[in-house]
Parts: sequence; C-alpha cells; structure tokens
Amino acid sequence: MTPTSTSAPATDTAAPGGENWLRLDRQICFSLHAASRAFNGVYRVVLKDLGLTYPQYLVMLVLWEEGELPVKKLGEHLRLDSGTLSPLLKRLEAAGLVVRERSARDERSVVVRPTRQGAELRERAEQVPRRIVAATDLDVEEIRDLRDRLDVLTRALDAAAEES
Amino acid sequence: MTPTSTSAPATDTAAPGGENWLRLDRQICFSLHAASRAFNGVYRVVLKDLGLTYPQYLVMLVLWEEGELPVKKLGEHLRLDSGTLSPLLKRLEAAGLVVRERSARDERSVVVRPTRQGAELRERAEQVPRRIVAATDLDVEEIRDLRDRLDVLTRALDAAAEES
DNA sequence: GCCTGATTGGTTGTGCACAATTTAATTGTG
DNA sequence: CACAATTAAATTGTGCACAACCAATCAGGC
Repeated sequence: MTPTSTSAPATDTAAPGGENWLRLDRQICFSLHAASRAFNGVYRVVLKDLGLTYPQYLVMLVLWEEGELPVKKLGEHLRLDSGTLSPLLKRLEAAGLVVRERSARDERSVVVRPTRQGAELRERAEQVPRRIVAATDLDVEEIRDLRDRLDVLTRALDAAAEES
Repeated sequence: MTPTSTSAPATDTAAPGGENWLRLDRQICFSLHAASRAFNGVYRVVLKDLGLTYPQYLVMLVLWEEGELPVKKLGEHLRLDSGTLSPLLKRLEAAGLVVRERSARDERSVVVRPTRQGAELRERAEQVPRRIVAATDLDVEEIRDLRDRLDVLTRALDAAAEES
C-alpha cells in the first residue's frame, strides 16, 4: 500500500554503481537472521545455569511481572500461539517452575502460575540482564535506540504481512 | 542480589540511582525476538509463490551468487552447521532446485549446485527484495544503517559467547 | 603396505515457530 | 430449554537451530 516514493531507480539488479537490491536485501536478512541467532547463543550460555532456554526465560519474565495469567494472555504478551506455548509450559511444569490449572470460573482457560521454586529463580535471574548487556558491548543509549528501531520495524512488518 | 524476601512477589528491581536492568533487558530481547519472527512472517508471505522458506531462500541466494560449493563452505557463508543444512538441502533437492553430489577429488566433500530449474527460479526471485524493502517502510539509508548496527552487535555477541 | 589423527557430512535428539485441525466449554438466540 | 456460533487449549505435522555423536575419508608417519 505505502506509496513509497518511486524515487528509487527501478533498475534491475545489475545496477553498476547504484542499488543492487538483491545484494542489499541479502545483507539485511542475513544480518537480522545472524543477530537473532547470535543473541540466542549468548542467552543459551548465560541461562544454562538456570536451566532455562531463551523462550522459557521470556515466559518466566512475564510471569514474574504479572504473577499469574491464562495461556491466552501469556501468548498475547509474547506473540506466541498455543502450539508453541503448550509444550513449552509442560516442560516448565515438569521442571517444577510453574503450575498449570484450569480456571474454576472458565473451564476452557488454563492459568499458569510460578511455583515457589519458580519465583525463587527470579533472584538468580537478576544477574542475567547485566551479563547480556555486557555481551552486546553497547551502552544503554545505543541499546535503547536499537530497541526502538526494531519495534518500529516489527510494527511495519506485521502491518505488511497482514494485508496480504 | 536482593535480600531473601521470599514473600514479596513484585520486588522492585529498579535501582534507585538509575538503570532498571531487568526491564531494559526484557525490552531488548523481546524486541529482537519479535523483529526476527516478524521478518520471517513477511518472507513467508512473499516467498510462498516460489515455494521457498526463508532459510531455503538464503541458501539459494548464496548458490545463485557462488554457483556451486561444498556444504562446508555453504555453512560458513550462512553460519549454519550440517545438522541444519543436511535436511534443508535434501528438501531443496527433492523440490528439484539443487543437486548434491560427492566430489571426485575429495570423497568426504558433498558439492551443492543449483539445477536448471533452481537457476531459473532466480528471475522470479528478483522481485522479492523490493517487496521486502517496501514492507520495512524504511528507506535504503536507514536499512543500511540498521544492517551495520546488527552486524556490529552480532560480532560482539559471538565474541562474548566464545569466551565462556 | 599399515596405524593414527584430523576433516567432512550425516544422524539423532531436544526444543522453538506456526498452520491446521480437534476437543471442550461458554455464550447468544430462538 | 435446545442448539449453533464462538472461544480456549491441545494436538498434529512441517520445518529450522543446534549439540552430541558417528561413519567415511584423507594425510601424515612408520
């Protein structure tokens, strides 16, 4: 939809000195793909002591903040669906970090809540952010800026994927 | 480390003087995670016509550029190991887009090469970058800048993960 | 020739992401 | 009340990412 100005030369990909769209694009998707996996790798190392994976850590962050909430709400916070969350939550339950129980008010709903053990894990997790920030080798301002750019990008991409 | 107050669930993690590391960190990892999946979603839509997934598209980009190369080299370009590439390449081979054959010079090496059909797919793929760039709603300069920042970040993260 | 060690792909197992389908419970409407 | 539509999770199937392990091959020495 966005009538992004056609100022960009609609050249084929063989522009001699100008924009090589194929090349540029390759750089973007490579870069984002690589950054995502590199982040995942650092979290893997840092979280190993806690016995959590990266997505499991994200789930626990939400639960530490919100206390307790149904799977549906959890999925909205994380933008994940039940197909991803159900097995993940079962693993967290098997590890003794959360409990899942059907709501008495609405029997369709399953409420997830950290156990005492899961809540205690929070204290050990509080050293994680500092180590991650250190690993990025960026200062707080740069991180904030990068985060904001990524959020803007995500909103644009979601909107573009929607209207297809 | 906060005192062992197991009672209060919503312990305030804000440092009096400044940074709330936990909150900030959550924003970063949320944002990057979300951006990565949002990108994936857009590629899913755009690549559906070509019958390619996002990582398969990355592989084909390299092959279109390099012509033919062993799995090892392909993995270095993409930073992926054989556990990821082997089944992916088998799917591309089953789709008739690449062939895999053992090198005669070194029987340990498997060389991957696009078929005629795979090479022809390139022409249809050349519209992809433009659509992706449009979906980001960013101009070329901003994309280039973001890419560079992500590359710097990736190098820092890889280095940090290494020395653990 | 025969060993030893390193290199290259492949295989297996665990976990995440997402689409499509299924099951059960709730709500709306006659 | 009965019954269709809606909603919430779970399940199923495909594909990616990566660690750990295995098999075949090559290169060096003897």
